[in-house]
Amino acid sequence: MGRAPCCEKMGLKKGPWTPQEDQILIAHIQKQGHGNWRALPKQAGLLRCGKSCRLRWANYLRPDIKRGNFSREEEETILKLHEILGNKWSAIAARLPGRTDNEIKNVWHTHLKKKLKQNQAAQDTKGHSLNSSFSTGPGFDSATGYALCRSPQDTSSEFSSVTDSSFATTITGEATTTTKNIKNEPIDDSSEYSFLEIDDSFWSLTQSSAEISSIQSAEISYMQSDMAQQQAMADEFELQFASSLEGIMEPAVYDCSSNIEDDNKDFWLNLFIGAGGCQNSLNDF
DNA sequence: AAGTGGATCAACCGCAAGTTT
DNA sequence: AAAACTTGCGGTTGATCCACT
Repeated sequence: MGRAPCCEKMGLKKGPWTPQEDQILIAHIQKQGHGNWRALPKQAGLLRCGKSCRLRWANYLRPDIKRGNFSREEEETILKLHEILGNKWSAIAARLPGRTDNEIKNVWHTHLKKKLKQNQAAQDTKGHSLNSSFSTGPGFDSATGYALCRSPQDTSSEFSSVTDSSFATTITGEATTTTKNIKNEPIDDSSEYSFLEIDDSFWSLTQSSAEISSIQSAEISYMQSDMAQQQAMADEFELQFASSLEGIMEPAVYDCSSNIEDDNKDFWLNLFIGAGGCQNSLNDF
């Protein structure tokens, strides 16, 4: 399949946008929306390709963009998420309201990479390794940053030679046999194993940025904790966020308090570390 | 004042995946 | 099923700024 050309090369402008062009683009999107980026420049009367318009809007003109320097908290969040997700800039941006993937990428390359190196050097001199067990242990794909979770149908010895359990239990050391989707049903997946993570839509479904921030922090802390800490944090998470998830998940799933069933506990542990979202998007509910 | 080099960031490019025809 | 098309992502570039000599 051939790639469509970005734009007709002749006559289209490149380089920095002028305030006039910005105004035209803003006015057009406010009036007509941006259903079709390719058609937009022609409709708006801009001598730009659609790709350039989309980028300008997404990274600069969108009204919900937060301007100014990154706060210390935002930088720390980026560092932690990058440790988990790698160069998944859009995924990181989805967890930082008002920030764009491009902006985060720039900040990473200009500030944070250096910061991280300095931290690593400092840690190394103390004889500590920054690699937490979850990111090096079995069940973790360091190339993608995703947890490897066995599908319920999978009984292959190949994978069990790596781990007999889901990613969650790779951390906790507990035994488990099933992986559940967001409805707490077994995943109907014939593939040998699945790459599982919380879908990005999860974050947009949660209304309050304070909640998002809390969940992010909890998620990160969880991944860096030992078994006992994880257990305590999972319990706390249930109490704190069950109400947020009401309407998104079925009661049987999130209402897992003191006498929680083992299966539900596994589900929560998986969800908690970002390994339980499965292929089923939360948007499907 | 002029030159230089590093830092910053907006914008471009190529690719892959998804969608439509 | 395959081609055509659209969108989004991540890597990279290049113009500009700024501190330093």
